[in-house]
Amino acid sequence: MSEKFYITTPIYYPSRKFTLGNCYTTVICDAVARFNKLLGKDVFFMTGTDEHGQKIAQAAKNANKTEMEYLDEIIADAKSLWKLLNIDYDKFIRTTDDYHVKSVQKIFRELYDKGYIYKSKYKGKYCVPCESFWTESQLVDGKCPDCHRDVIDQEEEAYFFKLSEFGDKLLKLYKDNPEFLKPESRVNEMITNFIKPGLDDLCVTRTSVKWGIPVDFDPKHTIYVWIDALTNYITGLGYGTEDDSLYKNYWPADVHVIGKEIVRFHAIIWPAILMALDIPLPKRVFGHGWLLFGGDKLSKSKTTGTAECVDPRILAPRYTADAVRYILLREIPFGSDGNYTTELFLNHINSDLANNYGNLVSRTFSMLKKYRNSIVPKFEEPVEEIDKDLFETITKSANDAKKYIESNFDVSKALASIFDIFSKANKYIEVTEPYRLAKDEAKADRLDAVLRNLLEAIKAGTILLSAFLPDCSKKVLDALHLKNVKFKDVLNNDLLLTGEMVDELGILFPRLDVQKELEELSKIAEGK
RNA sequence: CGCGGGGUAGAGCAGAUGGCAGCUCGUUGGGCUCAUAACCCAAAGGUCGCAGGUUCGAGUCCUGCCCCCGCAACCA
Repeated sequence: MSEKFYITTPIYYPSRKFTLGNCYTTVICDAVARFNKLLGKDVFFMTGTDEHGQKIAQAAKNANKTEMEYLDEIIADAKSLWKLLNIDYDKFIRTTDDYHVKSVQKIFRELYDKGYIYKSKYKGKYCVPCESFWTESQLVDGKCPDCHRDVIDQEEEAYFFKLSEFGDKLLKLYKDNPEFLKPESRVNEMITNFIKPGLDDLCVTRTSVKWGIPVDFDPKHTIYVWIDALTNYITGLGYGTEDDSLYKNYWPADVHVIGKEIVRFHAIIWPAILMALDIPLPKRVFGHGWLLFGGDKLSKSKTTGTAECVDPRILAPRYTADAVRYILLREIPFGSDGNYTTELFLNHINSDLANNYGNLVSRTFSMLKKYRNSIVPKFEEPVEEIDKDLFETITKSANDAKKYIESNFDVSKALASIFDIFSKANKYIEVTEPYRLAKDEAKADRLDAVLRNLLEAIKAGTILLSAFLPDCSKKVLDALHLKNVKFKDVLNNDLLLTGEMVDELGILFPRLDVQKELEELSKIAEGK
């Protein structure tokens, strides 16, 4: 029985087409999921969409479509985007799925029966013409943000969840499980901002919102975001349905990966709901930073909006999915925000993917072909200092990458560790000078050893890389005739078959003319 | 005094417990030739937001101030 690993993205709100920001969270999850598969775990990776609420109804209306017509289109686009980026999810949940709807009603009922949900009055700012409630913070100059007319104080009947009862339990949760919420600075934020001042009960239904799941025993009430959306993490596994085998197998989740803006919901409301249901809590919640766009630099070369320029649907086909994944995974430091610019993206493709990794593979394969007819030389235990040094780097990098992923989901540092192998291998060539060894028959054995060691470095780094950049790593592993490799194979130097020919391998990442590409992308952004 | 994060080389960032200011990219010079003008080596480049203070010695501790960015309870 292998160890289970259940990881989730948030369910995204499809009130518009997905952006590079959505891709960021999803790609992190995909890489962490793939890395855990590499470690031999039984992984379940779920993503999906939160499809109810006022904004969806409005967006559909604006597009002159029914809600489902509108949603199906966006979700089709989302799924093709995930395919484009090689997102290998096991389950895509939509909150409009009928099993979810039924489970949510069941969960609502259970909470009501247990006394955690009660009926009361919701007070808020109400815009009569728009038939919408707004929060104070949503108001623009004290007026309705949609139609800019005056709002009035209004009450409506609503159901409330007794969130106020869970303050102490949540404090205990954070105290007993320091790993529960990462980065830990968020824990203080939760405590000082929300729990210490005292939690209020949470309004979980609305009568003014129609596009949503009705309370089955009181259908004029629509179940509002919290109980509908957050529960996806268990309903997606079949909780509350006839077949809940996935739920039994995978829950509790090993980690919910989310953006920092929804930490509160996942660290306070969601655990409270689970406690009320008497269900185990997720092991970890990881609130990552944001991908920031922009700044002056981008707008200097472009006067128009930057939306098109950062559209993954354009970038991925043009520069490969791996390149897009790379910039997302590498550039945003753990726990804080990272800046994205197109220039940065292109520069990273050149310096890291083309020059460092791609060129290493290219020059190694080229020498192997030229000097040894592409035949893999035999492996010998390293004797020389420089050889030992290379293998030490490989071992350290592999262990570091594992450590970074497992302790903090730090994909950025994990990738950096992996690239240490490639840097070291490039230096190794410089020091051992295989092209010089090739000119001296007497040094044939040494040349064999050097080439084999380089192949080992490439093999090791590429196996690790396969969790992050699945396409290019597959090309390289295929050329080496390696299949179904696991983390433990990284340090196995008997995996490559001595005497076998490796396949030809083209250029993995062509070097880009950054200026030219920036201009081209500007044209694409400005043109329709 | 609402809470929190941040201001360190041209850019993006590291710098627990105070002790000669580092990394990546870019720039400049040199080397190599297996390779995608790639690779390797070296150099230049910083009043570490501002002003005080503690100390033999402070990005690193204390005080005050300035600037940027999130959150601020039913918006996802």
